Amino acid sequence: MQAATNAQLDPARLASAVERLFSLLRHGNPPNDISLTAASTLRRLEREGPRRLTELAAAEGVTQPAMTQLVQRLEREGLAARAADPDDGRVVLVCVTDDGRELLARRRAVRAQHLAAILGNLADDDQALIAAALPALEKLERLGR
Amino acid sequence: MQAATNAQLDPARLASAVERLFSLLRHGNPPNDISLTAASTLRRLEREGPRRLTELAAAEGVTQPAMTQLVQRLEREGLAARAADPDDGRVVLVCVTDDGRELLARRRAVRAQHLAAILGNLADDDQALIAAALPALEKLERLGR
DNA sequence: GTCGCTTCTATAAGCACGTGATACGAATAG
DNA sequence: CTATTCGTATCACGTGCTTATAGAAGCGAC
Repeated sequence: MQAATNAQLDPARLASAVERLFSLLRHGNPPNDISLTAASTLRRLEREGPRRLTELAAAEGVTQPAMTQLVQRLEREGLAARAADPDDGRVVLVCVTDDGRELLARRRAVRAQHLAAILGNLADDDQALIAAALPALEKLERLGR
Repeated sequence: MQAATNAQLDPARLASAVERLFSLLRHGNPPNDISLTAASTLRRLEREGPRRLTELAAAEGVTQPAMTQLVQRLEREGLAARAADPDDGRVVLVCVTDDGRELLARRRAVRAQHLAAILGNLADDDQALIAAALPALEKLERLGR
């Protein structure tokens, strides 16, 4: 038996912690926030550049009609834009607008500030433990894709 | 300056990690899962026992009509039940049923299994780092309430 | 008691957000 | 050119939230 590495990481406990921390972040959101899928899609467009509707739908785990409607709403609110693909007359290329980028930046700032306020009440050594685990959590996230 | 404890924990980075890990968990859910608020409400009822509608609405951060409707759906699906308060004829006491508890247990098992599968691909020392940070994350979660 | 105020829940109308089924033009294979 | 597939849009519908409002039950002043 390996004592140091076999650290008894309970998946259920981690899942519960992630779930509760997420709802903590979520309730700190501005009152009229965009939906989870809308935010995730905008983030993806910001990160990966213009993408087709079906591509976005598959990546976000929703149906194609759902993505069509989401993009319509995002377009109506000026957060995303559509362009025709010069090579294929069927496809619609979706991209994030400057307003969309600003919204994402503002959301991130609000969340970070909210979380920072809570972190301020956490002991320094606990913060250090979380900071030490953060790269591992990011690896975990990447493994899941 | 303290070198060891001042570990530069970036709130924005932690927020982003929590957000992405959550969506990882979420996409591993069964296809016809209950809503976030429904799950959170059932968990609360399981944890805290019977509660009034308005109390639940406030705790979950939704309006009272939303909670009324949510409880109606939960009741229709047999996951929650309503009882009159003998001391106050206005209030409705909501509680989770055995079916509701079973659903919660099943959800937890599915999530844990899903997360465990991903964790299996993570290096042991990274798992150990996360395990070491888990109590701190749980403290953080408690600070946010 | 009963009048008025507050508290707790329910209802109604409307929008956001998802689904499956289906329609339709553009691309493509034969 | 025709048939088929691909990418997107539309339709009908259900859920889950909102605000506004109704209505019943409790409670204090008188």
